[in-house]
Amino acid sequence: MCEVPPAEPLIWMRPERASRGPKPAHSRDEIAAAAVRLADEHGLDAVSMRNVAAEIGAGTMSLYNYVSRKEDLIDLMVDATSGEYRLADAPSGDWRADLLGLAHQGRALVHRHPWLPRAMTQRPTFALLGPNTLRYTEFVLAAVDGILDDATAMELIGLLNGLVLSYVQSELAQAEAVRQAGGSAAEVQAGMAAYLGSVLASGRYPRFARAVLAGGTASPDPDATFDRLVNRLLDAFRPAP
Amino acid sequence: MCEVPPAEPLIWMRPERASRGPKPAHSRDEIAAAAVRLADEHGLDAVSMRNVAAEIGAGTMSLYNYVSRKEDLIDLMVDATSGEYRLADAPSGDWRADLLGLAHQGRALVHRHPWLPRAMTQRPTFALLGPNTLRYTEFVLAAVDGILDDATAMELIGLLNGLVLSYVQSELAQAEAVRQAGGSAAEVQAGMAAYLGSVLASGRYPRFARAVLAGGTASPDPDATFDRLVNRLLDAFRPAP
DNA sequence: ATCAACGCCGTACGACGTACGCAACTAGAA
DNA sequence: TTCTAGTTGCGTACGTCGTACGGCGTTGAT
Repeated sequence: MCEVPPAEPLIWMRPERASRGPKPAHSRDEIAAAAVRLADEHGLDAVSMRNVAAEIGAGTMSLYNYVSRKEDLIDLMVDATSGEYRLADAPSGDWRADLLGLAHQGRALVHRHPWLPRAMTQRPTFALLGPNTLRYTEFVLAAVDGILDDATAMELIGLLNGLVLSYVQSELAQAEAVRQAGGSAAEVQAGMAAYLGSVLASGRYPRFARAVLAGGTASPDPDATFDRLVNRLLDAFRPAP
Repeated sequence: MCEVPPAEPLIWMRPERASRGPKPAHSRDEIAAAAVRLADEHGLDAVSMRNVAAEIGAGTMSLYNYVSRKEDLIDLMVDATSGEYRLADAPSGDWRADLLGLAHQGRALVHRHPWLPRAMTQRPTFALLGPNTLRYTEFVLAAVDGILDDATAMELIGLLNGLVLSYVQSELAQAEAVRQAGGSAAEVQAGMAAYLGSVLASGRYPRFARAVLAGGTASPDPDATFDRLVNRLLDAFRPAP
């Protein structure tokens, strides 16, 4: 009855090295770093088995000795970037300050690796259980220990990550929009203006028109706006009742 | 200096029908419905130009008379699902109730179309400016009119959507996890248990272990949890200061 | 009636993920 | 030390993808 794709184990469940046989010429870290480099420089679509293999100087099919599917590559990449978080040895005691700092780091991280939102939504959350992600999660849990119960803390982690991802994604979309509008063919600029203008002039969306014309889509101070949003979210989790 | 992919106009900037020539045999709505049907039944990866064309009974390359790139297809799909929101003629006057209701609808919507998170993160936000999305945005702006200024309202929309998407995504991931663990090969179950067990037993992540063992990843009442999260977010936007 | 613009689509090309099979090698068992 | 099973590395090949190109037949403004 239930037709199931034959059950794929995650990469974290397999040992990095086999007990028998010659030692591999590469490591997971090296492969992840190569894939991240490719994605940073040429976009996530450039991360193909062929390109990554070439990047580490191996044959295409040799990669399958390290990852059993391309999806494993994505898992490796996400965990590798999680390793860029600079975590103190222990939480400071001010949980709000700690979480705000992590949010700042997260924003910078996604700015450095703009492919992260796409990569993460491509994989189920339980596939992102690599060592670096676990270390990050553990730190957050430690930071709110005694203030929030575990279930609430896990919700907060999810929401905080979601906020960071969606905020930076809209930041990047805006940058992309102005880049298209300003830098290149005035054709696009004309089309955009025509469409947006017709939308605004149609009178069917007056409030949206007002918001756009008031610059609602381009925040004057992104840093302050981000801080305000994160603080609002943290407010919402303050254990008052 | 700036090497740019030659500036792609969005589908919303092109008229659906040309002024000259014979009338097309299909419509954007029909194509979007076919693509959504394919994604619902066989997953987002089944939405290929060939499959969609076959679904509407056309040759593959005929699709390019309606969309100039596959990405346009995604834009059509997302806007089509936005059309499933049931919006009252006017806001009720209770902005929190209205937004909570929209969040509920959104959750149901993503449950009906589990490919939506992937589809939406695949496209920049400004590409999702179709008529249905605009109608939704306009309704939210109307609901908070007089309570929040436009810029804050736009932030709230983004955050609310982000919350709905990430919450349902984690819900779906959990369902997937238990499906894998229970339904199919005990091999996966064994691997998962072994890895999670080794993680928990390693002692390096004590708080994460506690959260997992306490069932922190599987909420007992998803509906109530969702309501609580949305209300927390709305609390955070209450115009107190 | 004319003809440029447009709808339709068959063919073809390069890139993708990956199943399969073979050669070289290496570490534990004998 | 010798044997051998298990691993690593990789070339080839298949099916699928997005889509550039060009040739038709149809249409609507002139």
